[in-house]
Amino acid sequence: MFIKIDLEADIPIYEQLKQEIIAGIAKQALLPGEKLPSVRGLAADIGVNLHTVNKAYHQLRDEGYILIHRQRGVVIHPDGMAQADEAYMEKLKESLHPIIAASICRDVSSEEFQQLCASIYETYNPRKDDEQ
Amino acid sequence: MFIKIDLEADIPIYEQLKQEIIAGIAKQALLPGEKLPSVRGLAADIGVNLHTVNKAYHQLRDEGYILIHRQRGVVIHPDGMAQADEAYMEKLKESLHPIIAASICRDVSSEEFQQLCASIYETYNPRKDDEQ
Amino acid sequence: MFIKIDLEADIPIYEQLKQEIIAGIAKQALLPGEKLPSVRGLAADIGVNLHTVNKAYHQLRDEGYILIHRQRGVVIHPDGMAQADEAYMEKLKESLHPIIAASICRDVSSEEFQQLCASIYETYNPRKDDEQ
Amino acid sequence: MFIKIDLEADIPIYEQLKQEIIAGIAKQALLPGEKLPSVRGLAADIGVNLHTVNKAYHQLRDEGYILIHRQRGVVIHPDGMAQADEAYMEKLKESLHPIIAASICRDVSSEEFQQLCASIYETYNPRKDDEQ
DNA sequence: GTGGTCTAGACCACA
DNA sequence: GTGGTCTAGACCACG
Repeated sequence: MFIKIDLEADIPIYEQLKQEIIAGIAKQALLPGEKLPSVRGLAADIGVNLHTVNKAYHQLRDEGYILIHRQRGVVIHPDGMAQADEAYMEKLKESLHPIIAASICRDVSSEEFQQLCASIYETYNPRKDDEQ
Repeated sequence: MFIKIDLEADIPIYEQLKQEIIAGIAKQALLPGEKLPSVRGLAADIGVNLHTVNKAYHQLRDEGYILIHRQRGVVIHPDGMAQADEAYMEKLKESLHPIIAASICRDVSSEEFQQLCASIYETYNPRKDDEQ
Repeated sequence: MFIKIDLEADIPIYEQLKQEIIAGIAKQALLPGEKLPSVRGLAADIGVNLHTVNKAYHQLRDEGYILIHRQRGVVIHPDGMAQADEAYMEKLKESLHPIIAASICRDVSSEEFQQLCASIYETYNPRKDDEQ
Repeated sequence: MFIKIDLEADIPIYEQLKQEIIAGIAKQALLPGEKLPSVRGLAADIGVNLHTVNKAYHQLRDEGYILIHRQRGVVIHPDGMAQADEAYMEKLKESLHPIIAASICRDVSSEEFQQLCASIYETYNPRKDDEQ
């Protein structure tokens, strides 16, 4: 696993964990059905309390990213995520609004902004041959 | 002022306040040099604690959006904002990363995402000369 | 508050807490908008850890029973609950199935069962004049 | 046997097993005296641990649903179940209470609830002589 | 060995 | 003073 946590950041550890795992899924480093480390294992790995990992896992489960399986432990949701529904798009919009407003205040043009987004999208493109 | 606060949201009130003011600046409803309500006045208006408004104003000042004069009160920064520097772009990127990763997991394409951004940009376009 | 917890029961404390509060709402002992005790207050009251109360409150929030309000603390959801949707009815059915199957094995007739349900429904009828 | 286990559900597997067998008895797909698969056989069939099947069988025995003979293996209790006694009715009531309270909060009327129960009862009615 | 629950006690952000 | 986060350590249910 490639999980890196910044214990000093002002973003909660469990939130960072969630983001790292979501990023892993987005760039297909974590594939549907793949097993994630156990709560205790991951907690020990990154040096945090097991409750912190537990909270991240549970929220990921509630949001549909993973399954907590009785036998196989914690796995990436085998069916992939549900597609974006209206509720999600609304939430997305809500979260982009303040970011875009601040960018406008700093004279970031719509084109610059979109180009930035495009370049970030590229980051997650798994381009099957870029490892090795 | 058109400030609407959602006391039930899980975003801190001072943060919502900041976002509302930044949004006002972005859509040029608040122009450089324009006077903002006093801490006390605004706090009374929207029914929140003095400290909360104070915190929002001070952070806005620290980020260059407003000036706090002992006598003239609080005004939108008369020179406009500094343009986006590298540090800002970096921060922007950081904040977009998790949003985009989650969107990819839900099959939102780069094009859809950019179109959403464009439509939000439109929201802030004041071309209608609707104030004054 | 009329919350009674059985620390010996094999049903988790946080679950009992949830049920007690839901029962309170059902019998209108807790009205929309009404304030619930603080996490720490309630925990001290019933002699459990604050995390246990916290978990109950959060799940109740996620299920729409309560709001965790920045200023007013924890309150019963002021708009009342959403009505039962299809998903809820499905879940209801799922939970009744094993109960009814076991009852059939013990020769409890459909009529007896329904009468039992009716009598439980009565229990929650707030019959506005039965207190005082 | 028609036993279906959902390994991703949050109900323990042994509990699901019990429910499936009880449901089978209720709809008379399993008749008094009928032989059930051996612990090993069933465990292999549905791909779970021996202990899990064992636990389910032993609890079913303790509750009077089945008999476990050292030689003849596991059979549905040949005399049928004991009828519901007061203790059972009390337990039944206990288990219905939280379900009904939650339903009231969602505006499910007593009539709707009873109708749902009736329709579930129908599900278990074997009147179609479909076995044998 | 896995996750689920609970406790005790701490620090911080928010209002 | 409120809830939010985190830690450390414990016991239990499950498989």
